[in-house]
Amino acid sequence: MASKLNFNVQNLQPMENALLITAASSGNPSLRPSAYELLFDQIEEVTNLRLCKTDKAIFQSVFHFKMLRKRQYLLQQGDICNSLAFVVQGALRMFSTNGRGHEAIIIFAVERDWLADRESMINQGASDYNIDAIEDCVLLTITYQALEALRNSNPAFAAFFRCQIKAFAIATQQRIHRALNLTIEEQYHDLLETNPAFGQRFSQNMLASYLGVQPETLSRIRKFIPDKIQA
Amino acid sequence: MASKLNFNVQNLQPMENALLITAASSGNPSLRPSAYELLFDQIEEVTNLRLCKTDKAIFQSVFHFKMLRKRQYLLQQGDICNSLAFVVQGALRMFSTNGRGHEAIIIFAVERDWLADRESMINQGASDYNIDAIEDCVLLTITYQALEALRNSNPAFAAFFRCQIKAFAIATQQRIHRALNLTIEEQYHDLLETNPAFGQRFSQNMLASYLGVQPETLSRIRKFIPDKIQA
DNA sequence: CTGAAACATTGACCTTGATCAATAACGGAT
DNA sequence: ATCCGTTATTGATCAAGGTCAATGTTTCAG
Repeated sequence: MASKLNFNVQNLQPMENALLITAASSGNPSLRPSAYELLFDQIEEVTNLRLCKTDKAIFQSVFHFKMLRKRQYLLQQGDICNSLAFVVQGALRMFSTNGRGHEAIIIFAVERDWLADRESMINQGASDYNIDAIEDCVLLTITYQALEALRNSNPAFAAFFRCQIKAFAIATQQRIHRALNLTIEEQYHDLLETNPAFGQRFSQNMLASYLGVQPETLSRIRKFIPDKIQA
Repeated sequence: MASKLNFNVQNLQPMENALLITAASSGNPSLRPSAYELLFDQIEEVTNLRLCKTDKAIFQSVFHFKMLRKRQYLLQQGDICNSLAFVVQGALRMFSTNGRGHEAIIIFAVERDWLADRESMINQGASDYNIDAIEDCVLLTITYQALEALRNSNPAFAAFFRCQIKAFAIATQQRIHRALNLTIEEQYHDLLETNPAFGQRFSQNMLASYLGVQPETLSRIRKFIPDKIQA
């Protein structure tokens, strides 16, 4: 959701169909090339460098192609998060639960976003969060060890990953800012304005959980609002 | 406040006295050596490397010694944040205001913490935040340009700054987690348990602003709570 | 020492969102 | 088509926190 780059969803429609059939298999080999291309595109776009064949081969060897079914977990509370995921297709959520059974979505991730519990990954400690697939997903994942190795050996990737964590830090700080300063109503509008697709793509329950309110409350907010954005 | 390293406050008491006398001057030269020593200590501790004389000289040339009086601004909303500050002595807050005059503290910074609006710094855009001194402060500041140059030329500093932004990202994510999942009461306890000194050091108004509630509400919460921590 | 400003507490009342419950509406799976 | 689980809406009631106001308390500059 932090992605500021355009992504042509049309290109991936055939992929999505294939996905529905083979999601649980080890992956349709025909999907792999376009998945990696999406990754290369983003790296080249962000770093303004051209990746040579050798670089691409290295990336292909360290990024693991992975498919996830809707509702499948990528990370469960208590696990140590040992890989970072690049979303090629689909949507995921990272959420936490308090002792009282309440779930709160920390972040959504869609195409071209990166997702991990960096806290668990960096500290190599048990995660407080869960990550699961909201839709069937195609991911490219890299382990923390491989990431660090790649960072040390490949300047382009080092620069890329630095941008990455900067973007994460900024997005996270903005989330705090909104949560502390805006009303739920303002946050709801902000979310839909920043991510117009979210209104169609995610259920009101999901959006409510992201905003930190009950679904009933969001429903009431929607009722009394000039329907500029709503479909 | 994210610092997990022990810091011997006693070492700085004479410094603080000096500070009160010379805060507005260009700085008492006698304070400078110990200020830089604190920075070197932290870098060596985090990176597990010994800094050579040359390295230290470089750091001394790029880190600017700066004193701030209580209530003095380091950054105002609308400014572009172009430097990162290391807190040698004192305490600061970064806060935002919504349109309705409400102030919310995003983060406190005390001795050995680093502070900046990284969003504004990285994007070179107007900041949504204010930073000011809660107490008289001694800081070492570095410009973004110098920081990037130092990162590229000095591997120790590159590693150090990577740890730095990781710590920031983790702290920020934890703040979201707490805000979404804990009651105000739980957040209050968590804050004081994690930072026992904050209860004495910051006013209830400040703590309320950090927790996102009115001072009256915090006062009431304190009343009905087993006074384990309170002084 | 003293007065002003900031800080803290307490009470009364109001607004917001949570909770509990009922009812549609929808979407996949058989 | 139909059944079942999920999702969305609406109402009634409740609790948490905000707002406004009054009153102490602390701090600190003069």
